[in-house]
Amino acid sequence: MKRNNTDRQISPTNPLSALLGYQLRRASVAMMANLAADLNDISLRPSEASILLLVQANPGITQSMIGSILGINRANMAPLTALLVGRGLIDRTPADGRSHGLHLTKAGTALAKKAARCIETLETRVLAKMPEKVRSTLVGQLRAIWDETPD
Amino acid sequence: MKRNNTDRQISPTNPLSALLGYQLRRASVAMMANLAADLNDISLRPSEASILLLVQANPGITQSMIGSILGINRANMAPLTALLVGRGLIDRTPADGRSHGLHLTKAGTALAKKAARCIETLETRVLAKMPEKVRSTLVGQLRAIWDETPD
DNA sequence: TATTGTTATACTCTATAACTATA
DNA sequence: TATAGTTATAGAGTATAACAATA
Repeated sequence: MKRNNTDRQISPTNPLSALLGYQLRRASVAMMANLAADLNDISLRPSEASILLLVQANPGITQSMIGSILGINRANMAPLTALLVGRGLIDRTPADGRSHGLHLTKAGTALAKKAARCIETLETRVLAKMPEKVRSTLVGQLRAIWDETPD
Repeated sequence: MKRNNTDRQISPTNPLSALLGYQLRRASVAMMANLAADLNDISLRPSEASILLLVQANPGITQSMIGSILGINRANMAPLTALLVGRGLIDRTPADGRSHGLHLTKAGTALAKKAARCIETLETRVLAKMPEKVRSTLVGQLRAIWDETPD
């Protein structure tokens, strides 16, 4: 098909930019990239930091329970947990013979505190970009998108 | 360390649930999973559908430009574009010897229309979960998180 | 029978480096 | 020198299936 050069785009338009799904994804990716970079300084990935914070808030919790809360499946929790145990950040105490209760070690507690500080700093920085009124309702609106039973 | 069973969690708490970054990620993942399932019926993945819509809105746009708009790098655009060309959804017309202008074929136009309908249906369904006032401002607030220069 | 944890495996997405052809 | 496109490759993240041990 013959084309002239009148359709060469100088300033392209993005038809996706008005879409909630698109903006959610871009915002999420951007924030995760920032978080990953910050957590990298303490040798943690976002998923590892999440697990530490969850164990800290729920001493004795099992791998499966963590997975079901965070949306990480059982098979993928195994190597993640093993790594954190291997680094001396969490330990396992037998619970019922087939499962273990997880607890933070002293080193794990210290690192969880640093991770929490990373996360809070980022949260504050991003939330500062929006007006107070939005700040207080945004998190709840996002939760409504994926979870009908808020906790 | 000796443990009793008083720390066995019956109803675990999630310390991440108040975090913007966490809720953004969960909402984004959930919405993308829904979109992927819907688009699967017309044999498109979200990235492929995005490219079709971008080419439709910007006839003659190049791969590199699409990549820079969508945040997909050059190397990964190559096989994506090749696949869509191979399926007869877009065609390339020489632009300047090293780049090609992309255009939707007739089949591509038809499929882009179906994809747009998938996306709009999902958007409507999700937006229905929130009050009118939030609906009108949410997208702009999300854009502010990752992009300082809205278009 | 169902659940917990594990291993193996595969698929997608993403990132970098190196190369060519052209500007 | 810089840019557009390509190829190869490596690293995450995620998904399923199958198995052992235990409930």
